[in-house]
Order: sequence, then C-alpha cells, then structure tokens
Amino acid sequence: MNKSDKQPTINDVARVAGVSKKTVSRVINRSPLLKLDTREKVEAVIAQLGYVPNPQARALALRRNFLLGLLHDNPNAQTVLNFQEGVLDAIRDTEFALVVRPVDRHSPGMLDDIRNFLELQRLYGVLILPPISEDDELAALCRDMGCGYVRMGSAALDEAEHLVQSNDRQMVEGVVDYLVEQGHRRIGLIEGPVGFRSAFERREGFLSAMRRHGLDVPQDAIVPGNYRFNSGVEGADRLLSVEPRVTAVFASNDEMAAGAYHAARARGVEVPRDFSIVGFDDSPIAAHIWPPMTTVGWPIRQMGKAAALKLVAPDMADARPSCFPARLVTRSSVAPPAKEI
Amino acid sequence: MNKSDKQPTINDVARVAGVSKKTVSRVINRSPLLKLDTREKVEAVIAQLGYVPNPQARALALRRNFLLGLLHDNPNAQTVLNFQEGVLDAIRDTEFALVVRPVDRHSPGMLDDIRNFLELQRLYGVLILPPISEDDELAALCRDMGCGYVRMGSAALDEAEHLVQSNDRQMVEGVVDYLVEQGHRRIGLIEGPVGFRSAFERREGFLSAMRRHGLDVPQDAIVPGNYRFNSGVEGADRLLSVEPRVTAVFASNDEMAAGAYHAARARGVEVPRDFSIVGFDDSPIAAHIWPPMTTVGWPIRQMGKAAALKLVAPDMADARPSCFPARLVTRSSVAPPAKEI
DNA sequence: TTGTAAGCGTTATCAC
DNA sequence: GTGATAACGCTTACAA
Repeated sequence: MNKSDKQPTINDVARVAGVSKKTVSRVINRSPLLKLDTREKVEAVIAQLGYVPNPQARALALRRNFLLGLLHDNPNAQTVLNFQEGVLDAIRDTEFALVVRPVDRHSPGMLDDIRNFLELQRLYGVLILPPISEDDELAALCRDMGCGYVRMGSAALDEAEHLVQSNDRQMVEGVVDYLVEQGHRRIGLIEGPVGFRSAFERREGFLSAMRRHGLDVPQDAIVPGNYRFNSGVEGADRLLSVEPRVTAVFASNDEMAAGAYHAARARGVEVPRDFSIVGFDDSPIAAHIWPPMTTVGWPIRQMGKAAALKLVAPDMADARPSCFPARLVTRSSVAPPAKEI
Repeated sequence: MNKSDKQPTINDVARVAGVSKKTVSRVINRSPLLKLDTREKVEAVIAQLGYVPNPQARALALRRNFLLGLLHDNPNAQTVLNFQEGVLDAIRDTEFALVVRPVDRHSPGMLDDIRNFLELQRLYGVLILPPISEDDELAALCRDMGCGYVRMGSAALDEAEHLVQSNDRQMVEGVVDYLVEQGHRRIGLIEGPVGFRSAFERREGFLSAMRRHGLDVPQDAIVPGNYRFNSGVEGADRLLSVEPRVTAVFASNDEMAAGAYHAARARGVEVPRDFSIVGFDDSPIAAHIWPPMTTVGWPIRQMGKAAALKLVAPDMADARPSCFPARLVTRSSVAPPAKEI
C-alpha cells in the first residue's frame, strides 16, 4: 500500500493528509492550537496508514528517551517482579518501555554509575524501589539531571508526585492488635536492618501498639535482623531461649518469618500451638510454608502502576493516590497462646 | 572545558582531532580500514574529552536500538530475576540496556503484541525464557523482523547461536540415580504441564533412568502437575493414597515439591523419614522450607550472561557454550526408605 | 492556525 | 584511507 513495505513516517502522513509534517507533529503531541477538522483529518490518515511515531527519532529530537527505568537493589524477587508487572500495566499500548537496572548500594560508585546510566540512556523517568528509594542523594541526582522519578517507600519520603507509599507503621499496629485480640501478651519482634526506613516504621508501629495496649516490651523481646532468612532463624532462636517465652512474634518480613519457623521446628516448638508467627510481604513462601503464614500483604502491583502513571500520565486518576493500604492476610500461623500452667 | 557543559559530540571530537566526523565514526565502529595513527589520535581525543556516542542518535541512524529485550511469561520470579542479573553482568559498562517485557502466552494476540513491540522499539535482540522460548513461531517472528534472539530452553531448540540450554533430562536421571542409591525402589513423579518442553525432558529423564535401573513405574506413580504449588499438593496426595506407597517422589519443580511437603504433612507423613522429596530449580523456597529440600540447581545467571553475550559480543569466549550443566543440591529431604515390615 | 527551515548526533554513500 | 554530503524521523524556533 505504501512505497516499499516500511513503516509509514510522519512525511507519509503529511503528504497523504495534505498538511505539513509540523502539523502532524502537533497532532501527535496534542497541541491545543489546532483547528478541529485539521486534527480529525490528520487523525484519520494516521489511522488509515497505521502510522506510529518512531520513538528513536523522537528520542533524538527531544533529547529524552521513552523509557522508564527501574532502579533497585534487590529487595525480594517477587516484589520486584510484581512491581514490574504494575509498571507494564501502566505503559501497555503506549510507546514506553521499561528498562531494569539493578544496582549495588554497597558499592561506593553507585551514584556515579547511576549518573552515567541516566546521562547515557536519557530516561524519561525512573522508579526507585526500597531500600535505595530512601536515599535522598539519589533523588537529588535525578532532579539535577532532569530525569523524572518516583520513589516507593514506607514513609512520606518526598512530595506526592514523587512517591508511592505504603502504610507499614499502621499495618504493624494492626498486626499487634490482632495478636492481642487472640490473647497474646508477650510478643516478640524481629527487626529489619538498621538504616532501612521500612524496618524503622515497622518497629515503631510495633512499639506504639504495644504501648497502646499497655503491654511491656522487655529488652530481649526485640532482636535484630536483616530481612534475610538466617537472621530470622537466629532471631527466633534467641527469642525462644529466654523465659518467660514470648508466645508470638512479628517478623519484619516473610523471609525472616520463615526463618522463625525453622528455629521453632528445630527446638520442637510447634507453630502455631506453642508459638504464633506473623510476617510481612505476603510473598509466595508465606502461602507455601507449613502451616500457611499469616502476614501483611501490600498492593505492590498497583503501586507499580501508579508510580509509572505519575511519570507518564500524571493527570490520570490512577496516578493520584500516594498511599496504598496493606491488609492483613490471615492464614494459620497464629493461634491463641497455650494456657499458662 | 567544552563549550557549555553538554556532553561532547562526535563533532567536538572531530574538530579537536582535526579529522572528519566520519573518521571518528569509523573509530567508534572499529572499521578495519583506518591508519593506525589516525585511530590512535582520535582515540586519545575521545578519552580526553570523555566522549561517549549518543545511543539515541545511533539508534536513529542504524534503525536499531541498543536495547536487549527480555521476553517471558512468568516462570518463577527468582528465575527471571537471576536471568536479568546475568544479562546485566554481560552488558554492564556497555551502551546496552535491558528492557523487560512480560507477555501472556494464553492471549491470542501475543504474537502480534510482540511484533508491534519489536517494530516499535527496534530492539537489538531479545532473550526468550521458557516456556515461550519453545514457541517456534515466535523465533520465526524475530528472524523475520531482523531482530536477534536467543532462546533459553531445556532441549536443543535451535542452533547454538540462538540457544542457551540446560540438560534437564540428564539431571533428572541423576536424581533418580541418587534416590536409587539411597535405597528407593518405588519412586513417584509429579509432572510439569503438558506442552512444556522442560516438563517433557524431565519426565523422559525420569523414565529412562528408572528403566535403566530395571525399576517398575506403575501407572499411578506418575501424576500430572502444572508447576504450581497446588498441583504439587494434589499430586503428592494422590501418590500417597495408593498402596504400596512410593517412598520417594521427584517433583518437576520446587513449587510443586513444596506442595508435596504440604500433602505429606497434612497426612501425617514425615519427610524425609516416610517420604523423600526432590525438587527442581533450587529456588529460595527449597532452602527455606523444612526440612531443607534436595533439588536440582541450574546456573541461570551464567545462562543469562551467555545469552546476552551471544547477542552483543558473539565472539567472546563466554558467549560460546550453549549447554549449562545443572547440579544436584543435596539437603535434607531425602533419606533411605523405612524398612519394609 | 499552519508551514518553512534548521537542527538533534549519528551512519551510509560515494567521491577523492 | 579519508572526507563532504545526504540521510534517519522527529521537534523547535520562527515566519507567514
């Protein structure tokens, strides 16, 4: 239908529609100062020809690529993938694509690496997952480089347009409420890594709810962790070795909670009869471990979608909300504590 | 140092080096017909100016982007992420970036979607993960569109330059050997989904090893599955309900193997004392479930790296191998069978 | 409201 | 071997 079978270009559209390429360009870019019938005429030709603007050419002219970047330092795999799916929900059927960029937050060159990356790829914007989303220098870098960004975090790290937030603190309060409701009084906490905002928020939620219930939190009912499985094993082991024993534990994520299962099993402590466990994330392991784990699930995919929309279509309704409520997923790892003898 | 603080362009290099831009271009593209000292002179200027070619401009001129695409339909999350890491290992410090594209193999429009995607983004090449890597139409599409591709698969799906392969069949034979060595004679199989090459290979490996050992595989020792947790629960449940019971099972992936743990536990069957379980993938759950699972681990990250190198640097040594041997990761889910009474 | 001309930073063509 | 010059497909002045 067209000369050769190459993709039609803006020139083809202009020629067929009998207008200049600039006018076609205006149609593509939704310029407001166009006569309605010109626009319609051009749109008809675009549809007829099946014309799609070439992103490479636009990228060159605009000095900005139609690419969204996903910056992360390896939170858990399912989180990253769910977030990716959400981003894809947002950019499906658009010219945008998603490029992924794992980074190493322990490398001193991280910021420079990212600068080079942004400079080279000229991304439209980046989405930053925790924990590096908490790095204000990184956000400043994006701002300086004129690269859009949205951070995902568990606190109000930034302005609404740059943030999708989960309400970790409040959710953990809910976890404690639930455990107390089940009759628990001595509840332990396995913390997340020092320096992680999410870990901080979860601990604060835990402490404030315990306080609200008038419950004591002895020093040794709080043990450190680093979000890794092994730290959950060790943490729970310490918790289970002091008397009087806690009857329940909140682990700051599922992986550590799974570790707590191990520690319990190794000591012959039965979950949930002797020891109730609650995790955080609702990752696959929570559903697959035995007994199935009660945990906090957050809408990562929606957050991914909203984050991407904040960049590519800031006025869409779905781009608005910045806070995404998590919910308690009750399964079978919590039971009322055994009667004291 | 330069006029304004923009990135230097090829023109700046040409001017400072006192050559034409085409010559600089030749240096960048390693054209062989250049005088050595011209090349060295230009290279010195490039280094001095910190010049980096602009990928957007190259993309426009070459009608091909410096992007690698990762096409997958959601195998497990850890697999995808490990593969991504491998790809990143390959393209770190190059101008390439990785764009991800989850697809839905059940959608009738999948192929058209992918065609549009390739047409629009003009990818340098794509990496295709199983199960869609097994789709020959998809490979043909890439070929037609002049888009490089490498498939990851569990069989010789394609020529070496388009393939990174794992030796599933052989590995599963090894699993059976191991179980037999431990004393098992009645061994069950939970299959993967019909139509998946990996599922086929794993079954064939199982059957051929059993045959080699002269062991009988009754009809009801093979149960269907779909790589999902629940099918593992159901499959193992069926296996455990027929007499004489199998003493061990090979589940075609870890997720189903985890399901088998559940089924056993629900019936009061103890793993591994009464029932040995072996999975496939060495996904995180294998290490985190109790007792830790014996499984087959394959070098996904290296495969990702090799796959990417086949596209971007086909002559590098690391790009050569097409077959990547997996290995048995022995943990605690296998024990000799209880003595018959 | 629309069109013209000049880029954006590279590579391809084809002389020299 | 090397260098003008014209693409590549779009956008941004600036004119009309």
